[in-house]
Order: sequence, then structure tokens, then C-alpha cells
Amino acid sequence: MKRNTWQREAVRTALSENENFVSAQALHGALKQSGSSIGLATVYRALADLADEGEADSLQQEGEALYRACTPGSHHHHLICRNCGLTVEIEATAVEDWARQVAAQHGFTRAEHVVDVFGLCEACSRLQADPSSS
Amino acid sequence: MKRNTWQREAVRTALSENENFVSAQALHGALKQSGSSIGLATVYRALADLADEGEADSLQQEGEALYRACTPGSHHHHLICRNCGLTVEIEATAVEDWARQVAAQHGFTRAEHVVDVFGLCEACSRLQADPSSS
DNA sequence: AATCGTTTTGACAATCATTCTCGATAACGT
DNA sequence: ACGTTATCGAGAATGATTGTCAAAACGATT
Ligand SMILES: [Zn+2]
Ligand SMILES: [Zn+2]
Ligand SMILES: [Zn+2]
Ligand SMILES: [Zn+2]
Repeated sequence: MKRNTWQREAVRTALSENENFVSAQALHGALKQSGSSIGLATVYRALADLADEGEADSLQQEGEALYRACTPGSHHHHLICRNCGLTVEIEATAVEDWARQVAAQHGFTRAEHVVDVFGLCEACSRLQADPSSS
Repeated sequence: MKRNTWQREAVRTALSENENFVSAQALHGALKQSGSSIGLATVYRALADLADEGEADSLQQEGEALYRACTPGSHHHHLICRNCGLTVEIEATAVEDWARQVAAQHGFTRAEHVVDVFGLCEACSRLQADPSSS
């Protein structure tokens, strides 16, 4: 059976304290900073578990996996700022339907999909337009 | 200025000989197999170039980058078989519009998106349903 | 509370894809 | 053909992730 360890709980907590997507390494760093003695491998394992239990969402950016505590049990996608990491959860029934349909039309089964939107959030867009105002 | 080397051409050719997405390593292996003396780093460089010149599409699967020679100049997405790699190019005007809109609604600029659909193609679906028929 | 079988941990090594280094090579404009 | 300079290739370096395995922690059960 699955056991409850303070390590798993620490990862869960640390994750939920971050509004945005974070890497395993970053999370481990933060935990160590705050005095925890948790191991890096444990953070990786805990995040992987959380992800396939549906308690966290994950995505790949620049070759590394990022995780985020997300609204549990709800399938959704993300709008992410390339500059500051600000993340917005977005629902999109239309996209879900489209994905299902296009798969079916080509005879595909067990369809899953990866849908992420990246951009510059409002604040970062302003900064880039007028860097002097920082 | 950019030069034309047989290495670049070899990668381009090898890529277009593959119907499906392939990794840099796999492509390098295939080239070596057929007698080429091209270096691995060169394959990586050539693929990266092809990708941002729009001659190839790329996606991340299981932590590695895969490339495919795609219909040039047309933005599209892919429906990919998780088992055999069969790939179908799909157009999705509705998704393009949706992505643009959802970004704009939240004040995001320079929106880009990652949209891929994975599943089991018709043949692989059959095999999985009745493995004895192989 | 002590015991016991099983799960989880963590330090470290190992793996694996990708990038970097840098001297050698080869394109291309002249 | 010449010189300039982008490109190449072999191997080292990097960086994220996973594997190893003895020690520690769980939790059910006395
Ligand atoms: Zn931002
Ligand atoms: Zn979806
Ligand atoms: Zn298939
Ligand atoms: Zn698109």
C-alpha cells in the first residue's frame, strides 16, 4: 500500500505554495533552503506520483519537466508566460471535442493530447515594449 | 552566410526518407549504417537548423526531441501513434483561432502553442485487442 | 509499546540526450 | 588558387533524470 511520509507531504505543500510551474530541482532547492533534509530523488519520485494521481499537472519546457499543483480532478490546459511563468488554467471543451474527433476520424483509439499556450502576459508585454519603465 | 554542405543535405534526405518522427540519435544511427561518416553533433545542429527554418517539425516525447520532414510553410499539428509512430498531419483552424483568442482574452501577446494528439492507430488498436493475430 | 514484513528514503553512481570545445576541414566570394 | 570563415567531428562536459542498495520509516499486528 502507499504510505504517508512527511517527505511526500512536504513536496505537496511546497508545490501548492508555488502559483506557477516549477522544476523538480527548483522545488528541491526551495525545500532545502527552508531547512528540509529531503533528498533530490525523493522529490522526483513524489512529483511523478502526484502527477499520475492527478494532483499535479506537468509539462515539458526546454527539455525539463515542470510541475504545478492544479485544480484536482479537472482536465484543463494552461496559458503560460514565457517570461515570468505566470500561469492561467484554461478550460476548452471545444478543444477536447476536436481532439477526440480528429483521432476517431483517422481510426485512432486511446487518444490523449498535449495542448499548451505560451505567450507574454500583460505585465511582461508592457515591460518589453518599454523596458525603461522597470 | 549559410553554407551548403553534404552533411546538411544528408540529414535533409535522411529525414525525408522517414515518414515518421525520428530522434537525432536514430537519424545519426541510420546515416552511419548507410556508410556516412557524419558526426552526431552535426546531425543535432542540422536538425535544429531545419526546424527553425521551417523545413522540419519537432516535438518532445519522453524527454527527447523528435523531428519530421513536414509540408513546408504550412502550420499544422500531428496525430501520432504511440505504438508504431505513424504520423498524420492535421489542420485545425478552429484550434488556431481558439489559441489566439484565449491568449488575447487574458492579455497575453506573442502567443504560440503546442498541440499534439497521441493515440493508437487503427492497425495498432487491432493488434492490442487481439495480440494472437500477429 | 515491541515486532515484523514491506515501502520509502537518500547519498551516490549511472544513464542518456544534448551541448560545448577547439583544432582541422571545406565553402564560397574574390 | 587564395584567404576568410562557417562548419565539422571527436570527445569532453553538462544537466536532468533514473537506478542502486543499505538504512530508516510505516503501519498492521501482537
Ligand atoms: Zn509574464
Ligand atoms: Zn484537453
Ligand atoms: Zn500504430
Ligand atoms: Zn496550430
